[in-house]
Amino acid sequence: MALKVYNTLSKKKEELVPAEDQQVKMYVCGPTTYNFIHLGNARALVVFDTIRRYLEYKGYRVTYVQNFTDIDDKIINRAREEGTDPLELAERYINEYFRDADALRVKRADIHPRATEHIDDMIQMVKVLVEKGFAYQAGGDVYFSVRKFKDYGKLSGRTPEEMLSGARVDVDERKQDPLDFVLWKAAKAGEPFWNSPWGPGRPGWHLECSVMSLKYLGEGFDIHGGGSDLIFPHHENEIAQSEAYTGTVPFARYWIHNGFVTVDQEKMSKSLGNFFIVRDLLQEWAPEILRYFLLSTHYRSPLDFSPESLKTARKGYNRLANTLELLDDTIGDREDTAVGRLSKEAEEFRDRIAACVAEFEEAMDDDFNTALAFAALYNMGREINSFINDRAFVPTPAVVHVLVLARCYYQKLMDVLGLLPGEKRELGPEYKDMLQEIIDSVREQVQDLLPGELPDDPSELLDLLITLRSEARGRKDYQLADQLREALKRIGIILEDTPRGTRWRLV
RNA sequence: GGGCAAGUGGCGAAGUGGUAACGCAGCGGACUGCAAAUCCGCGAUGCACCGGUUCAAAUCCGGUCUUGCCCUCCA
Repeated sequence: MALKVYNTLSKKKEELVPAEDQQVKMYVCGPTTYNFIHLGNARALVVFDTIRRYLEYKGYRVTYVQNFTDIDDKIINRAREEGTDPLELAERYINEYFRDADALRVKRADIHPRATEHIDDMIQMVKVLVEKGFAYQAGGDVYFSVRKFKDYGKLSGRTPEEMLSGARVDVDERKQDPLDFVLWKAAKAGEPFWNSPWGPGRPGWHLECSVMSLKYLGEGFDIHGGGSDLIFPHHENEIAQSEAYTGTVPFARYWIHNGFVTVDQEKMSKSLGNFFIVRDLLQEWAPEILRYFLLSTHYRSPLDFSPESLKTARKGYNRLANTLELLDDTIGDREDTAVGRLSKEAEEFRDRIAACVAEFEEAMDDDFNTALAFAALYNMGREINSFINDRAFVPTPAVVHVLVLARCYYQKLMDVLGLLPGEKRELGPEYKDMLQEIIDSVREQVQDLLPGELPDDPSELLDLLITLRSEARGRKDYQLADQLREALKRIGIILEDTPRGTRWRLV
């Protein structure tokens, strides 16, 4: 099945054909590290992480590079406010970045290059651009001459004339043309600097991505990604300076851009101040839920954030995760191999599972349509739930074998979206006292059923409670049974009675 | 002013030529002592509006309205 991706460069969906067979090289613009990431930043991370996961699922070997902009005006300003060293500040927020990204199950890139570690390479590129006549020095600055690059505007779909008509470009007398952008910036007093042929200074923002992507992925690499606010000027400028430098067209073959997270239909951004910090959201919401939310809409569409939307996401996600639990509860540790004949029902079930997998892949093949992929997962979950909960269900070895296969598929697909539940939450020791209290509260009614001494282990305590309640239900003492269920619910343990016994789970 | 998207049931969201996935909420039913979970069924006669093309349009074309984004640091 052919994988199609929307290429900003051509404004069309195109079949993804990597330069090298079975190998995809991708570069994604990473954060400027001057504070914590917000949900908008997280969207880009999760979207491109999911793209990467799906490519790997399809059997591609993916080389994934994501940079850190660890020197720039915002970092310098922030450091000045805090009275700290800019490079230390950047280092600190790189670490904070990893805490959030790891929590969100964003796989680490193969290479996380930093701008400050590639200053020499950047100086080298500027030198060549000056030699080739694409750049000029003005004081201690060096600018790229946009008019010299005839393809300028091909990514953003605008001509230099159109850009000028908006007249919001800053006028700087050192520039020969208002559209020119800075490659090398002279240092002002007190700013961090590196020595260069043009005097002490630091690189312009666009330069690092060109240098580092070319260095680690080579000319004409496959995918370059980022948020759509990077199309202009960042990526446009990257293309200009890179293609001018190497003479190779294209600099990158597929350009992929994600849409924004909005709040009340307005773009979430640091400058507007309407942003939600990932670190804060993780206090209240499981990372899977944030991921589910971020992937519930196609990556190019706007995604409106509200606490209510996360509640909906949680419900939807719980349903998907519940199927996984049902599978685990049903299969347990059994690893039955295919022995015995399958019933017609089981055969049909197996075929329908396969159809759902195909449905999922078809969705993802169509420009990573995660919203449609979710539909496939829900259909698959429904098949599994129905099959197991059917009255006629009998877990023969052959049937369990089919379920093991179904679980394998289901887990794989959930994992592509990064939605596999984290470590199943265990009953920690903190539950011991609470569980013992519940037992004590009904001690009189169940005295003869209790062992001489209560166990210390919380799960043994819970098992005991469930046994006591089953006993009560057997006696039709529903008042006691409900009392126990309510008490457990208050400490966050949900009981569910099924034909095959009582299940419990943590809220 | 220029460039680019989008407008689908109560809400979210797929669908780009053959008559509307999926999720949340709601209603009815099954199961259950009850609950939860799960399953089944119901719900847009219509896809911003007006024209047009076509045997056939949410889907193509033209126009109108509305919203958002980019043109400035920004995922």
